[in-house]
Amino acid sequence: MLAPMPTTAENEHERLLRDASLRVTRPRLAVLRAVHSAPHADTDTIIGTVRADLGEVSHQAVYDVLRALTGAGLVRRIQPTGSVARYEARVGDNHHHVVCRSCGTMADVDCAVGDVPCLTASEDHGFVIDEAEVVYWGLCPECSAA
Amino acid sequence: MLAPMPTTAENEHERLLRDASLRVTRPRLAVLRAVHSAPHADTDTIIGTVRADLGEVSHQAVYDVLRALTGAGLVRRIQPTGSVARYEARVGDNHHHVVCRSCGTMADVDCAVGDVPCLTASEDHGFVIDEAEVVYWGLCPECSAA
DNA sequence: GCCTCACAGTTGAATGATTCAAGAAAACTC
DNA sequence: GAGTTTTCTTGAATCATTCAACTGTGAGGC
Repeated sequence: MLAPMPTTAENEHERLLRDASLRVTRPRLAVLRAVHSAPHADTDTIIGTVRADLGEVSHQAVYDVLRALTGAGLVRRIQPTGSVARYEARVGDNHHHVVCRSCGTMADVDCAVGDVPCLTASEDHGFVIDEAEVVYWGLCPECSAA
Repeated sequence: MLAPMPTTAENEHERLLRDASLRVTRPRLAVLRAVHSAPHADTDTIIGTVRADLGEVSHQAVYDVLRALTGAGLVRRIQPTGSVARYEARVGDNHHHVVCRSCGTMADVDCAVGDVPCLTASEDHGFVIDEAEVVYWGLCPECSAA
């Protein structure tokens, strides 16, 4: 019996893993799918999605995979104050986030300055800066209406 | 026997508390002193400082005080990804932080844009934004030398 | 100055995200 | 296909933070 033909996205995910020198495993592919399909999901949600997809998978495996993918730069970890860790697959474009103070909803915001910059602090105290992370805080449309 | 003459800072702290409708207590004054004297200290460090100052004080009291002071806007809570909560007394001037990826050291950075702005996201998705939090990530002088 | 009582602090246990550790299973290499 | 290394499973531990119930005290009114 032939294996089902992988989808284009599946091949793409597999390639991403191989390019990062990471072994291609079912849990890793499932986590990539989950993060791509639901940006800004927290670990618990991702665990749920992966289990709906593959059946039982240990939470430890998901934690390990997320750490490996984050280390390889395939996903980005976000953790606004007061929130648990969340992950997104949109990487490398220096975008930022708006977070609702009331319900925690997040949305992407392109960098107002451009794709690379934001790196110029007014006084860097001798630090070698490689990233500027911006979080806009406020209320989402629903919460500000209420 | 006369009570020792309070210092100017002490009077100032007392006034801050009263203005915020918070009762003036020894733990609260000690926490204010601690946060003023060591900016960016984490809760555990603050507990240590407060105890060195007053003798035994419950950690719960310090947590409660920090929450009350944060709620009143007398201190600001900072929590960069991967760090425990830290507190600082410099509030209301919209300044930002540089954090060392290696040792976690933090330094203040004045807002490059000015005192108020930073609030203009390129596309706000309908969010009502009231704060822009910027964290610059990099290496401090010591760690980048090594 | 003393009373009162709501607000603060103490004590001790619970929570929950994340991590550690040791053994079993699966991927890649040859 | 066998060997080696990485990854996954299982189960327990960590640790910052919070909850809850009781006791103590600051601040306004008598």
